[in-house]
Amino acid sequence: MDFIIDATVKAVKHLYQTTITPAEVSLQETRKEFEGQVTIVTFPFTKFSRKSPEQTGTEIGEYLKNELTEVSGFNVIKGFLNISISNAYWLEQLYKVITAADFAVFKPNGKKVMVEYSSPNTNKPLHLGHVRNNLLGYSVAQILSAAGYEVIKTNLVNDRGIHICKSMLAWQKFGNGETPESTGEKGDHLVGKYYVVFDKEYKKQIEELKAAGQTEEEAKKNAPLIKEAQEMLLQWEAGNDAVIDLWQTMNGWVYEGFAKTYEKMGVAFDKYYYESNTYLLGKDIVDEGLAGGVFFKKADGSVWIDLTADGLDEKLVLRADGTSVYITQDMGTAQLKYDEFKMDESIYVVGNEQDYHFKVLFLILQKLGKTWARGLFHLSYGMVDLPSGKMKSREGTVVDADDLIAEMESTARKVTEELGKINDFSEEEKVKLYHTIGMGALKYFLLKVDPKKRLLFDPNESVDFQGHTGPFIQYTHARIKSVLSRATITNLNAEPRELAAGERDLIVVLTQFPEVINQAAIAFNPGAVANYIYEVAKAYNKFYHEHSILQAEDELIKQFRLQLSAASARVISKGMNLLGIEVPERM
RNA sequence: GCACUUGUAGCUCAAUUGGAUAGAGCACCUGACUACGGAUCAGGAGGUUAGGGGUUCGACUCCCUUCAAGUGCACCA
Repeated sequence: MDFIIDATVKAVKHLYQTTITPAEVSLQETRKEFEGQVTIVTFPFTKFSRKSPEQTGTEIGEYLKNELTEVSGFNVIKGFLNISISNAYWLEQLYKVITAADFAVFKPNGKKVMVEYSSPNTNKPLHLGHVRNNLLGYSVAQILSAAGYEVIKTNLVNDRGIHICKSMLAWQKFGNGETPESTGEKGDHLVGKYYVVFDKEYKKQIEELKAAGQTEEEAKKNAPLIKEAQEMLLQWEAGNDAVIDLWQTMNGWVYEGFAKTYEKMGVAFDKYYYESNTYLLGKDIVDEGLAGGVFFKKADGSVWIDLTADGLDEKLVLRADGTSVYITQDMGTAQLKYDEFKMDESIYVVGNEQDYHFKVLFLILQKLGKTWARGLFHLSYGMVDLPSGKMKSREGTVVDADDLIAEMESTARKVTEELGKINDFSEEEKVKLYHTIGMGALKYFLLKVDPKKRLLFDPNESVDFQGHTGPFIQYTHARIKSVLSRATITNLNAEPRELAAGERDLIVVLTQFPEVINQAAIAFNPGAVANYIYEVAKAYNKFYHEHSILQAEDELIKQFRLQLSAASARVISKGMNLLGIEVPERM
């Protein structure tokens, strides 16, 4: 629609002798209740025209109608100039743009972006919160890739630390040699079980010590289990063979389990980082900061940065004993990633409880003069809440990722069997379809919401399959495919004389796809894509009900509608792909 | 206490980044071609955009303030 904007700039110059920039022309979609497809807001021009908004709009409308063959008419309501674009223009859009092989395919923009997501701890299985993280990260990577970026998907695995030692210790003491093979339990779940066992036994000891007269605080410090776990961590750091062996075995179990869950979720990574390899990094950056005067040393030898001038606090970056803290490690990892990939941008998909941490991290790196720090971005997303409040692993109120996926599949099976449309499918095909539909429902449900908002998930109320949902969109796609399978497209440029409103509106929606991808990429927001595809599906279903395709009035119209249908199916399929959702041919 | 985020229909979410009478879905009510797939479509009802002030032609959107919810404020990660 740039040509409308350019012409409007000319109109203002011609009519009111004022030069404005294209950015000053506010163009929007015309609201459904009015005639036209695009609307120019003319209030701002009344300054130069010195006329009423209505008069200004009429004058510009007249100018556009005379100058542009594409403009077939206009109407003015208050400061809104609604412009009708000719059918010929929309048909041209359909045949020259939308059906072209390169529609919504962006040329490589020469920029490299890293998306870090998932980043699990290896002491427990993935839950609903991780699911949101994984789906967001994967979708954002897909969208950036579609927008022309070269994307590197990374996973920084938190595979070390006291929490890992807790699972290890509990297994050692209470595990009786259980393995995934011996129990048939998924490795991550088995290890998670012992993390819970640790917590239970630890609490028992605390109670005993309290009964013996210690305060809560003392008891927490003195309980034999926690001391053993701390000792185990020291041994791990010292490279004790037995501890390292156990650590590798148990982490191996967890990785096997994670791999299955990742596969079911349909996410993948180009590069894994492990904290066991990166936790010592960052010390040279501390030296660098000290030399440059960005950091300072306190009397006890600890190293700090003063961020009070930026409205933040003083922040410790190295302990007095010379060991790293969390942020030291993150500084080092950021440097490592940049050295390895030289990316222009780097997105961290991490929950909003770490907002402050990332604010500080990015600020420190900027103060250190790292030019690449400007490209760092924390994609912060809201917590997933249950109706009962926050998920708490200790209280058993977490929604487990594997359970959730299984439930979605079984709901999909139930709904599909009731409708009985795919009774000729083999069992294998059915299982695949149930997975596609179940995940479609779940992914769409989680991704349509603005990432920064918290999300409410009610496990008792199964995710809907009707209305504004993934399956609705998948159904629309399957239905189009069904129609297409009953006819052949023979005429690639069938131009009907008339264009019904429903047909034109569908074309208008389809033309917006590239811009939607662009906006979603800028905002790192899959929700924009999700809501858009829903608009496409709705517009298609409306068109479908209003017009017969296979029994069209004549062959020319039939060919046109087939083309329009095929184009809609492609946009739906590509758009859903950006969300990591598959669309079936039949369902 | 301080900082950040959020607050829109009974519920779950939108609103082209300052534009028109704030839109969808679910739930509720009323209808639809003996079918190209009814997991659909058309319609009805449902709102003081948490409250109050301000900025301007115009505010869900920006500023101030009050309230509510969440998160953070470790020499944990």
